[in-house]
Amino acid sequence: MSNGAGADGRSARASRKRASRRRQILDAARKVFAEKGYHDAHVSDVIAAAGIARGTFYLYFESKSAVFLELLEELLRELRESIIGVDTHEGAPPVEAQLVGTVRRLLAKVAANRAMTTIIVREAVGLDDEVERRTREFYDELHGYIRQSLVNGQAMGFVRQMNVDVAAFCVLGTIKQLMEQLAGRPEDSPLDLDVDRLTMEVLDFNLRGVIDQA
Amino acid sequence: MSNGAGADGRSARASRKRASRRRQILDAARKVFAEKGYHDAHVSDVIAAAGIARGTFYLYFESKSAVFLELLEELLRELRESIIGVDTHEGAPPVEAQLVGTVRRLLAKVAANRAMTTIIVREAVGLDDEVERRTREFYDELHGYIRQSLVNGQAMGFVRQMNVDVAAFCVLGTIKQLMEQLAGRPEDSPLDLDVDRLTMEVLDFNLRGVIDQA
Amino acid sequence: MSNGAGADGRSARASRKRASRRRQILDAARKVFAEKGYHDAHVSDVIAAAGIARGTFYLYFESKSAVFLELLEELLRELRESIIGVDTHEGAPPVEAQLVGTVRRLLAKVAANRAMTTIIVREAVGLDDEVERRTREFYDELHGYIRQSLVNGQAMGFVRQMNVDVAAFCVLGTIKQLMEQLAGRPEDSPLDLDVDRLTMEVLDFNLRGVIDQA
Amino acid sequence: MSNGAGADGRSARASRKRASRRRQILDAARKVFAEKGYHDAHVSDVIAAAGIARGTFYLYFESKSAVFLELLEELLRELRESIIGVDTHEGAPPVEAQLVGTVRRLLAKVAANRAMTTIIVREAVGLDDEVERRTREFYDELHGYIRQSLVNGQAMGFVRQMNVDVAAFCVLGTIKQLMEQLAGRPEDSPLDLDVDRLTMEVLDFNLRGVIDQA
DNA sequence: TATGAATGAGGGTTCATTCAT
DNA sequence: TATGAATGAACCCTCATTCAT
Repeated sequence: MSNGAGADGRSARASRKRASRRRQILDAARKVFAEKGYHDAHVSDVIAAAGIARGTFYLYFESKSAVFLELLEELLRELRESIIGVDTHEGAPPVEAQLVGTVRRLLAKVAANRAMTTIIVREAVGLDDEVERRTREFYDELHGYIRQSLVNGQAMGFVRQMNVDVAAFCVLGTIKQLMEQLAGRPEDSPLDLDVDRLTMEVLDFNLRGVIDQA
Repeated sequence: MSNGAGADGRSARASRKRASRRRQILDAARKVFAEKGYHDAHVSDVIAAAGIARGTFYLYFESKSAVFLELLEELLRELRESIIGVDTHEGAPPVEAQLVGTVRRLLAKVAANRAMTTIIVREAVGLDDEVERRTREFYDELHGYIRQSLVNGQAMGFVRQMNVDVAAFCVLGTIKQLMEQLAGRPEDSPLDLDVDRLTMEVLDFNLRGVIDQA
Repeated sequence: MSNGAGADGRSARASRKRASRRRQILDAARKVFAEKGYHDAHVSDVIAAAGIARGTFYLYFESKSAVFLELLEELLRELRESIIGVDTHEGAPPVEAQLVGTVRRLLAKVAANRAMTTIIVREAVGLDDEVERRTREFYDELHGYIRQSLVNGQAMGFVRQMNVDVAAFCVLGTIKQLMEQLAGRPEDSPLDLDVDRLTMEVLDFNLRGVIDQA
Repeated sequence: MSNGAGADGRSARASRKRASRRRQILDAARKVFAEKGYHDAHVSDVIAAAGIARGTFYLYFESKSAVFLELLEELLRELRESIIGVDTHEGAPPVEAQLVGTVRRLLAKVAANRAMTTIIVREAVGLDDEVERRTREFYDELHGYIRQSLVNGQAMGFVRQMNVDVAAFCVLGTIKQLMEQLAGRPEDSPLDLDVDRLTMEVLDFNLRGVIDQA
């Protein structure tokens, strides 16, 4: 019993400890990556920030790019959660309100995760191949989501005739650009708006160029 | 005189040779940078691609980042040339036609310079400080140009009331995104349009969200 | 407590190991520098002599010139310790005996540190700026010490009238020359004397040209 | 005739031209070596100073160290000419006057060739092996000359009993040190004497420690 | 003879990763 | 698990020398 229970207790405790150690490293790494960018962030910086020894780092992560990949996936998971497909069933909230919600959630997440966003928005290439793949994947999804929304809109008569691929890229572009502005240091940007205001503006911009103008 | 002419001839020839060597290295470097990205592109790769010796490289360029900077400036110069402010004098071509011209020229330049564009669009951060500065400068100019066009449009009654800063970033975002699509390898993109078609679509997208809708 | 003691013990041991590694590298470097001179001594030679990896060297020293600077300072510290100002208080040992002591200590240190002495005596220029500065400083001090001794001697009536600056340089010259002879490989020098004998001879040479000859 | 005379004339003229080209390079090299020291003086500096092309340099000298060697030999030749053995025949000038002459000539040559002297006095080691050998040779000769003078002096009853090897090194040391002071930039030295004055002082210093004091 | 573009061996240094304790 | 000393491949750049013109 002491054996079994002890082992379980120990392993549960150990597992909790292990998880918190990982977090500690991930948080330190995020700070460092945000401040220096991927290439100028060295493992030395991360372990210094985390207050751990060099070897400990490799006990929890396979490599420098592995930590980065994990941070990236965390961010992408958060961003994905923000994106909710438009519900066109009867009784669902108005389409525009749903879009407002998605854009607002997305921009809010970005504003709350400036550090990492900076990197994926502006340094997504030239890193690890895997990192690049995942980032591309996310944007592809986002493009797909937008495109499908447009197609649905067309079916419902809201959206005018157009090349939906191009239009979807345009929408994607506006969102990425605002993500970049939000992620960058506020003092460097002429933009001085809260997320709500920004959401309205970008939606307005996109919709009035997209909906069928009677 | 024959002396002078001979000297001139020789130095002119030498100067031509020197210039063509520079070009050879620049072209090789562009290929390498495009293929591997800035950080994974090594001087060794460039000299291998150019078929020259290591020392020769440094005879023409001060450093790896110096070649890159030169390629960047070449590209930015080309792109800047595409951008022509709207002429609102009487007798000038219609505003929309002028915008079409600028966008078409810009996208055409991008299509003709895929390799480098990829890098400035997606890898603009974390490189050399100088490189980053120049790139940022260019986008700032572009944003300024767009913003001013919107303000002018408002004065002329074409453009609706809006936050012009946000709108300018949105327009910038659409252009950057299409630049990225054009720069990337065609087989990776769902986009299958020529520059003319693309120009019409992006302008349509942007204008109908920007002009005052009576 | 056992924890604290253990930690102390471990860090004390680690600290000792670290110190001994530094010594190992310093000793290897000294050998290499002595054999090849500063410019022909490469980091590769040092690590080969020390039996360590390339990176290990940079774990302990910032650069090639940093190791050299440390070796230089070690030597200069030793040499400085040899130099003790003459005590002219009543009851102090005879002046000549005190001078004998200083010269003997100095030459003994040189004889014990041939390798590095060779370098500072004969290669003091054209190395690192800092190295040059330190060496010059030391000789300036030595010159100042000698000069002051002469001035004191004049005040006490031992030393004849003369240009003390020139005389101090002459004394300095004799000492440097004998340092060079001692430092060089014995088989290359016609000098076959022990330090004691040399001390007597050089003092004799200098004094009889310096003291007031009634 | 035109052939023979022309060839002679041409070769004489060519030979003169060649010699003057060599001089031009040697003079430029001397300046550069003096200013930067051997290791920091690059062939690029020399050709820039001489106003010639890179290849031309190698048309006249085998290598960088070859120019240096030639400059060194020029200097040593000049210095050697200053050294005239003491004539002890009846009717010869007084011994002391002859020594005065040699020391004065030597120091005057040094003062006139500061640039190169600096290098051979302070950078004689760690250069080319050949350079080191020649320098050592010169000093050996000088030591031999001094030693022999002392032996002669002993035979004539002027010089006291002593270890002539050590004494000769001491004398050599005083001369080298004053050479160094003279060669260095005047503003860096506390010495403010002309060559004549310096000659008297150093001779005084050396003689009164060397001659038999009754 | 004169040129200067081209060469390439070799230098010092960095940093992600491993491993003995 | 935690440590941090050790590793070594790989990078950028220099510069004496060669060689085609």
